[in-house]
Amino acid sequence: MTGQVRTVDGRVAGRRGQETRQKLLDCLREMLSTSPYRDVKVIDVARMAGTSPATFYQYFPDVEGAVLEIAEEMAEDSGGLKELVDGKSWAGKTGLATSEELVDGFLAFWRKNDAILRVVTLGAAEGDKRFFKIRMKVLNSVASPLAEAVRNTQGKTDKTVDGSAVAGALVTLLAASAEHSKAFTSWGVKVKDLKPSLALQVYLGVTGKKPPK
Amino acid sequence: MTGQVRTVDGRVAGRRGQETRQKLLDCLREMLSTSPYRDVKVIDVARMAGTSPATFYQYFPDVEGAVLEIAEEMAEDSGGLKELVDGKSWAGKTGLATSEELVDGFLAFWRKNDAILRVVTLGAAEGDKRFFKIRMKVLNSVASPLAEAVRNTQGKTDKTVDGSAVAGALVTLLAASAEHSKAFTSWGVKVKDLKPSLALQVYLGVTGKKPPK
DNA sequence: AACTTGTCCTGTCATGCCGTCAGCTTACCG
DNA sequence: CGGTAAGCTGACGGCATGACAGGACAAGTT
Repeated sequence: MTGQVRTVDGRVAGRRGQETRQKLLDCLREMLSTSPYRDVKVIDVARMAGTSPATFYQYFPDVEGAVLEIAEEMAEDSGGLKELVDGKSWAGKTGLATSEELVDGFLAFWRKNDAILRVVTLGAAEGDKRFFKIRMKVLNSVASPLAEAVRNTQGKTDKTVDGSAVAGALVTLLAASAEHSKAFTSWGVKVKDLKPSLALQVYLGVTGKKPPK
Repeated sequence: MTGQVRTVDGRVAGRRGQETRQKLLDCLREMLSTSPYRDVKVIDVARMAGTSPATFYQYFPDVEGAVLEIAEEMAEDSGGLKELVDGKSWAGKTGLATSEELVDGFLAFWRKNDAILRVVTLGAAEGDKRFFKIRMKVLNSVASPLAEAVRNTQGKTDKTVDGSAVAGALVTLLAASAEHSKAFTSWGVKVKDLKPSLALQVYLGVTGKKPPK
């Protein structure tokens, strides 16, 4: 699927080269989670990787290029989120459990990748198509099966409900909540209480009914 | 209320100085809406304002400092959002209208200030307390009265509903939807359809009931 | 072992932005 | 008209960027 890893000037990277490249990516990831995106400099990444800036530019056109690489890796990884929805039941108490697991899994994924997702979100908001596409891939891994679930659950009874719109809103809410969980804390809502609250929203959105007690 | 405007080295700015300062802020605002935050350089802002970089550093410690200034200005302006909720009725059809006006007003505010809000959102997500505070001020201008509305409407019938949590989730959803309206487009949801969908969510959240037909 | 080939890394350099300072110009006031 | 403070900029050291050529290295060939 993916072609050979290549340097900026067209050479094919060998074993050692790929190691260096990977080390640079790892260090960049680390930098992103410790300092503001705006302040991440090539020279710092190179220093941390024990190499020189020139080496960095052999493998990536610039910081943004390397970030895209990390982001694409993460987007691949997000495919696993599908399993949180696919083939799950939304009936009764099982449905509520499905909803809770979805919220849990999604928040965990976001927390695990929060640094890179922050940059992806910014890039998407700024109108960069490459970042936008990556963000959509992550969101769609949940939104697509969720829209399907909405259609299956409510589509027959209420034709006015747009599955895509509902699923989109829910996923948007989940992403924003994950990114800004601190805001909820400042509203006096503990992270522990946030999860069931979101799970309830998801259940309501998908089924259109109040959950069973 | 606000003390005199001062330069970085402590002088008080006079009429002419304030004009220059304002011009720099305006140009920075313009830059933010046309190029990625990461690429906004002091020298470009200065050039656009027809002045020199040294002048910029007379009025602001760095780009971030100037951005904070713009953001604070916008946060002041956000106080007007309160009127979208304060003293409004949530009963029956009037409630649905209130909800629609709220969504409309909020999205309009976000769209109007999208460039600066993008940066504020990033800063807040990165853990910068100053940006976080500004973001909370904007969100709270709607979230606070909305939480109050939830308590008034549902608090008596259902003690388990946490007004702050519901209002927080709704405002978070609105903010994220405004920031990423393009995502909805890509899900096949037109901006026109997005608004009523969000309005419905808000109505449901506040009243806990399905809207009247 | 000497040679060849292609990968990998870095020293170096021109360029450009950052952030500071001394010093010049302008405006205001008595 | 002289004093004072505001306002602005040229110039500079420092650092990041991005390109290149060339040296180090590994692996295979003769």
